[in-house]
Amino acid sequence: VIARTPTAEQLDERELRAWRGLLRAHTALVKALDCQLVDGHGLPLTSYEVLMQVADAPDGRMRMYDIADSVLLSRSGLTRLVDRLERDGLLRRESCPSDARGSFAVVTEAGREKLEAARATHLAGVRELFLSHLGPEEQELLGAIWERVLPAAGREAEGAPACDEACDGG
Amino acid sequence: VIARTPTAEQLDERELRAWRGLLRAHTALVKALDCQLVDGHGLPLTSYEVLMQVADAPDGRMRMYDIADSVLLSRSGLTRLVDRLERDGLLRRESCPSDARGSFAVVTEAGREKLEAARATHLAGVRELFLSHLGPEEQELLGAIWERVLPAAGREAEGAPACDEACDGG
DNA sequence: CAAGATTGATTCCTCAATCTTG
DNA sequence: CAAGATTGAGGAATCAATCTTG
Repeated sequence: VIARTPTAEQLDERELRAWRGLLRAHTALVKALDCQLVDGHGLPLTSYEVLMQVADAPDGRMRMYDIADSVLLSRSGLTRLVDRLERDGLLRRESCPSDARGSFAVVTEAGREKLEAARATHLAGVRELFLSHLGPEEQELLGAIWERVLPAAGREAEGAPACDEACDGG
Repeated sequence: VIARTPTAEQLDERELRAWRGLLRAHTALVKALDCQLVDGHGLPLTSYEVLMQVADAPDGRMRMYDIADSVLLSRSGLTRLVDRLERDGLLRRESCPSDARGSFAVVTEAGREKLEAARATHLAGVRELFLSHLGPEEQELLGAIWERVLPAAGREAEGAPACDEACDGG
């Protein structure tokens, strides 16, 4: 499908800076933003993202399945995370009247307050550490790039429970 | 403390696509590339990166400290990882003659062979899933962006053992 | 004491299996 | 049986504490 990519045995300087830079920048950004939230509000970044998704959804509620999808976490991973948020009183589970298999997570009043405070910190952090270093056109271009990359990478990543391919390595 | 960044209460569409796109693309890319290496060679991505760093270093050896730094892993995390690689016979530890505190990791013959095979898979993967979706100027620009972002994020992230800031939350 | 490296305890995440309902 | 969600078992990463050497 790719038009005969070059088969050099190494990435050249330019490729390397684009690729390894992505890895390093992502790690540094996530670590820094997580620290800000934990220090300031006792709320890790992943928990923040779940809380925000739920709180911003209509009626402050979402099905577990939909949250997991929007947050880039496995279903079981989300279950544990919501366990923690429920234990902290920020979220509450409710069963679904129309389909008893489904389960809702609903934001609590405490959850909304915590989110309100954390959101200010997080927005400032994302802007200071990331967005402020980009011009408007660069933001635009980045967004376009991710939309090109994501389908290919996502397709490959979702291939199968434990990937796909012909396992030779054993 | 922030230079008065815009205080909108939400990220706008453009900011959101640049930021959340980064998170999603990174996750998908790393997952897909890890799968390829595990399936094809029984070698997780992080292990691959360590093996590559060591094998490409002069004499095929590096100090633990330098590896950890170049691989974006904590010192203890690297110790465990090298434990695994040593158990698999891909790396070997050697003590440092000039400074007995230091420890070297040295690539073995099996390690070189494994790397050789895995490198082809990984390069093809990075090109297919990421680089092939970028034009040369876009690669250039991305590299430049990471070099702007990394210092700020890295500085913030390295602040202290458990971050910094005034802990109010807990 | 400072630096390099490791270990112990803990956390969080994932897969595979299970339970419940449609 | 298929879908939504949870549970058990296990892997891998981190911090804090420790050990050894300069």
